[in-house]
Amino acid sequence: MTVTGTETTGAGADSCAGPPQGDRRPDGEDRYTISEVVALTGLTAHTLRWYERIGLMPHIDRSHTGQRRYSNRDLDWLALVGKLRLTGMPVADMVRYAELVRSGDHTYTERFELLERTREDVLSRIAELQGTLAVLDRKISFYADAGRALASERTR
Amino acid sequence: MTVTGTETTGAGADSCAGPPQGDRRPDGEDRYTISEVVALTGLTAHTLRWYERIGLMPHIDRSHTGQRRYSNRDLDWLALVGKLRLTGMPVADMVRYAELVRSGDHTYTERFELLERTREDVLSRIAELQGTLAVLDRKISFYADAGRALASERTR
DNA sequence: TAGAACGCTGGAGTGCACTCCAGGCAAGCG
DNA sequence: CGCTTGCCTGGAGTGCACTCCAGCGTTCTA
Repeated sequence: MTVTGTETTGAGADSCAGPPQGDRRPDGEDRYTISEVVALTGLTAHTLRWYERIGLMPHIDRSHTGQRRYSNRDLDWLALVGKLRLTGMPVADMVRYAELVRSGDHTYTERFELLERTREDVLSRIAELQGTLAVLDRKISFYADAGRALASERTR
Repeated sequence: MTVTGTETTGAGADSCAGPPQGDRRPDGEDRYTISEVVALTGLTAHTLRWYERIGLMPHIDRSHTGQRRYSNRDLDWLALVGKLRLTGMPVADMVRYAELVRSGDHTYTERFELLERTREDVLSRIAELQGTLAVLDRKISFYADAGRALASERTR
């Protein structure tokens, strides 16, 4: 089974969250400290450690003194998590997804379904927002008209 | 200053949140109990009372025994609040807007600006969601391909 | 080799947006 | 007349997603 370049099988099958952003180092030298990841992702160190505690991250590699060393793959995962967070997906659901990824290839179907559901959610959120936008535009043009009317009243 | 039919001046200038939804009664007989409003809006009675406490609602009319009686105008306002809530606008900002509405016509400019900012927020949320959608679609098609590959592997 | 800077942990605290509770009126019904 | 139903209040509680703290070890720089 050969599908794409980086996305083959196993735990690595879930790292394609978009173009590589920020100042990444090439694979092999990718052992970022927590503060580097903070700079790269915008998350706080607290949040990164918390994500790990709740099982939203795979187990992060450690230095010989026990400090976290994040890899490019970890950054990819964080980028995906960031995207999913934007959709409003609850953290618990992301943890569920993370568990599926950890469990191996036989969870592909379930992951697929979870992502499909999320996709539907996103579509309806977009529709909602566009409905709201229509309301806002209506009110905004009302206030714009009112402002013009007030102005012409003053110059009259 | 004459702008539109219902949207003229004063406290009533902020009730245009879309088509009239649900089983409204005509103006004049619009004295809904809290449970009717619950049915009409999907909010809980707790939330409705809480909205009032924090100043997100105008003062609601009461029956002779002190029970709330909501008007069509109140429902309009709730519909707008619902829309704004969908945008992710914090409740505190909605309270601010409600205060502006209560303060009278001289706050038109400020209301306009607030709505404009909200509009921009909504636009960027939509853009964010569309970015996320792209990522989801990429991953979904990956899993779809993987599923097909696994299937053909089994039948091979 | 001192001191600042960075990182670690478990657990407690925060802010938001509700959500619920206890105790008590008031109206309608058999 | 009692009972159920609906609504009232102030205040306490909940769930989520962080966010911070105390107390300690390690690493880097002067």
